[in-house]
Amino acid sequence: MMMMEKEDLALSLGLNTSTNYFLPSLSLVSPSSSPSWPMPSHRLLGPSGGSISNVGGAGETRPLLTMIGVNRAPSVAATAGKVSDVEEEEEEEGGASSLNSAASSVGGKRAERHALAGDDHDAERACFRVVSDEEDGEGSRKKLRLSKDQSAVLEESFKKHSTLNPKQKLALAEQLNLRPRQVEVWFQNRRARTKLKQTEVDCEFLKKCCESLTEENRRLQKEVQELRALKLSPQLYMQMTLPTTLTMCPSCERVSNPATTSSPANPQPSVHRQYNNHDRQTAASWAPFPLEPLFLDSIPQRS
DNA sequence: TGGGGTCAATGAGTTACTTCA
DNA sequence: CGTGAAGTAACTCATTGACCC
Repeated sequence: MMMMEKEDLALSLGLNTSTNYFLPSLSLVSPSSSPSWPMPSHRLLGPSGGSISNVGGAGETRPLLTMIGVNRAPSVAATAGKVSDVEEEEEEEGGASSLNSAASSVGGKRAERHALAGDDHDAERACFRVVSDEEDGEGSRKKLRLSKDQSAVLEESFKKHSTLNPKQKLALAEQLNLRPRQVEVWFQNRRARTKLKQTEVDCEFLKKCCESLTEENRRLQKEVQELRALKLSPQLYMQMTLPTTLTMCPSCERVSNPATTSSPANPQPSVHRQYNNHDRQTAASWAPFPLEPLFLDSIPQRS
């Protein structure tokens, strides 16, 4: 499951970064895309301290969605002044609660799951942990693991839209036998993972940019030194065959050949500003040696 | 067995929007 | 009708804790 997810992510990120070098942030959220949805006005309390009941279908050959595990929120009483998401969603879901509660009682615990699933790791992962509140002491929250199938469906959905409107959320939750809150959390975490991955990619890219520019700077410094040495050496200076065809950039004192770099239609910039697109275009002609196309290509262009 | 990685879940903070006096 | 305060929903971000290797 993890590998598949990572590969998908890498693919999408690759496509993204190849076209938008300087648009590192994914515009995942489109606030206007969420239609208003009548929601209960009370607030929510997270199920901290509760356990999550799951049921597993390891090894069973039920249809996809029916073998997907059922997860319920713990029925832990609110300890803070807020009403829980769980309660809100149970209102939304109507009778799903009893269904899931019943389902959670038929699964196996970890050890039992091992016994049932044997060596089939996928099947094991598809199986949900089921630990009731009684057997699991208070205050510990049990780790829920979404099944492979659930993750796949969520991934597919995420590819289509990285945010969900309430209708989509409810539909997905119903389809996967999850609480809407769980679907919501999954999407939130998925967006966070995508962003993190994108940040890593951007960081790597900027590092390479920095290395390229450092290398360029080193070469230019060397070039300046050489030209200065040339200027200070009269003999060599006089021996030069192209003195009259060369001009010096007044700001950086770099030598250029006006025949190739300057024309009435394309005058040289009098001051070298930051390295920008214009400089990129003229860099090759200012350079005393041909710049490798590869190097020029490595300089990012802002679209 | 301890540690690191992963991931579902949580809480705090922010933003956009609605309602109401 | 315009406006500001209050409430709400949905989001991001940082973090927690369970689980796995």
